[in-house]
Amino acid sequence: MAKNFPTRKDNYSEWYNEIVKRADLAENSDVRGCMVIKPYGYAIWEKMQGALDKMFKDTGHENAYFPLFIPKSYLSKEAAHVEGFAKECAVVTHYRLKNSENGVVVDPEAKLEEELIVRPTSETIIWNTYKNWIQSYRDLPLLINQWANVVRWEMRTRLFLRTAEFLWQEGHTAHATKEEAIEETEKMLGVYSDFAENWMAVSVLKGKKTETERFAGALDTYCIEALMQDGKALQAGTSHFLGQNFAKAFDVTYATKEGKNEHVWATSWGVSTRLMGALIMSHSDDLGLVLPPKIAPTQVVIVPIYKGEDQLNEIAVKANEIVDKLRAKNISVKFDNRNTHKPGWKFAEYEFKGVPTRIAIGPRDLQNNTVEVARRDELTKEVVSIENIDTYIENLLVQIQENLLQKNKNHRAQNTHTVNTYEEFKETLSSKGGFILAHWDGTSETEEKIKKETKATIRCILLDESSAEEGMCIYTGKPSKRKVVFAKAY
RNA sequence: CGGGAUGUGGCGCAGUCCGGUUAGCGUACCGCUCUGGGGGAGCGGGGGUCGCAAGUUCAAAUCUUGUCAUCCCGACCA
Repeated sequence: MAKNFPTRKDNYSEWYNEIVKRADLAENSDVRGCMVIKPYGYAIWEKMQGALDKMFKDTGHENAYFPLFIPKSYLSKEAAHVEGFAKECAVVTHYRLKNSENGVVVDPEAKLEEELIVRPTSETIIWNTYKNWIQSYRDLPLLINQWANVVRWEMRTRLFLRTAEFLWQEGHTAHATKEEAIEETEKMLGVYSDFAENWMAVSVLKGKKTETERFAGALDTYCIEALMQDGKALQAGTSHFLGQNFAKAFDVTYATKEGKNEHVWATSWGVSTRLMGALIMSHSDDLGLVLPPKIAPTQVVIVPIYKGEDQLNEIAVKANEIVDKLRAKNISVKFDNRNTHKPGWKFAEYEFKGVPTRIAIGPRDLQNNTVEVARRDELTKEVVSIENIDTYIENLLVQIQENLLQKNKNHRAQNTHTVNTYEEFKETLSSKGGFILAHWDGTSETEEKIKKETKATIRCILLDESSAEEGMCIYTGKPSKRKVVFAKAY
């Protein structure tokens, strides 16, 4: 057991906070609700960005960058949109400071004619721009993504899961037809789902949001939902079919082949640094972070065990040979030859940080031409010959990646329950948690009542047709065409 | 915005009720020696406007008043 480290069972949220801090991922800043992402945490985010960015480009998207500030009047052009975000906007009212007896103060002379909103999302500024970019069907589809920070003035924040400022990507596309826009929305949901499974080793549900959970301004919001180890759901990504709402609000039209003017169809989709939270809570254990190899900044760490400088030098020769062999196979490896920390300290440290594999080399290994290989996911150790260490590690990393995904799938399967009555629903929710499949009559009123009484929300209506079957709503007894997924959520 | 709590070396805390030596402990930090296959040990060392302001007093971390900040629980949320 790790020193002074809370367990998941004893205090799940404290366990999460401690992992974030002690694995050096992020810390709270002096700015309320805002975090500092530390180098190790940022390196993981960069791995995610790299994989996602490639997937976006492979599906025909290009990156661009739009302003941080949005004129206040833009936000109010789409009614549902402004209503959704109005309560959590940071507003810039002045553009200058001046000195006074009490230090620097806002210069009242420097008031902005029109206030600027710090973007909570960029639909409005982007659609205002697209208006000028789109004239003809020849300009469509327009497939743009931007990597940016956004600000949503949250009351209660938690590192990575909910912060006032966060990093994300937002894709914004314009299409000639409704069908094409819906196809894009679904395609990008697929990209997110693939990324979650194949890179993060997190198995997700794909579904649609109910009307109440829908993005402000969207006709349909699609989502991927992951299940955390405490049985709570986490929305890990969203993809919206925006219909013609923004095209109409910003008057974005195109000339068809026939010469008619029509409004374009829109989508937007995003994932954020919240993925870091999903990653942490999916795989980590009571010894700290556990990272899937494909997302780990360092996949292998080599720790020397030695007495005196001579022995370290001898070990370093072997270690550097291994480093070269692994790098040749594109495996990221770090040889930690610092003399300022003991081997045992290093073992614990890299375990905290979730490095997937560790190689230890000591005097015994030098004699036998072996190394000790430890894997983080299963906490097992094995002595292996140094000869084919590169292929051994290469295979091991693949195994670890697969093992983590399999464990995550098992966890989700074991914590997904089907219920037929409201009593059963409440009982399952309080005793087991997890995803709960149940019939629902399709009304916001029922959804709201269940939420008030149990704190569980409808996470999504599954795209997968297996949940489509006639039944009765667990709350009202009214007819239902399909089961939906309920859970308590982050 | 409602309810509860807390501000004391970098971090975590004790001391406050009942005012009185040089403000203490753990950890982290610096140095030296021994160590080194799972968070090592000994010795030595540095670091504090006790959140801020005013007041009571011979004397305030401790009492009074004000003020600021943060955290937790509710309503809202990627």
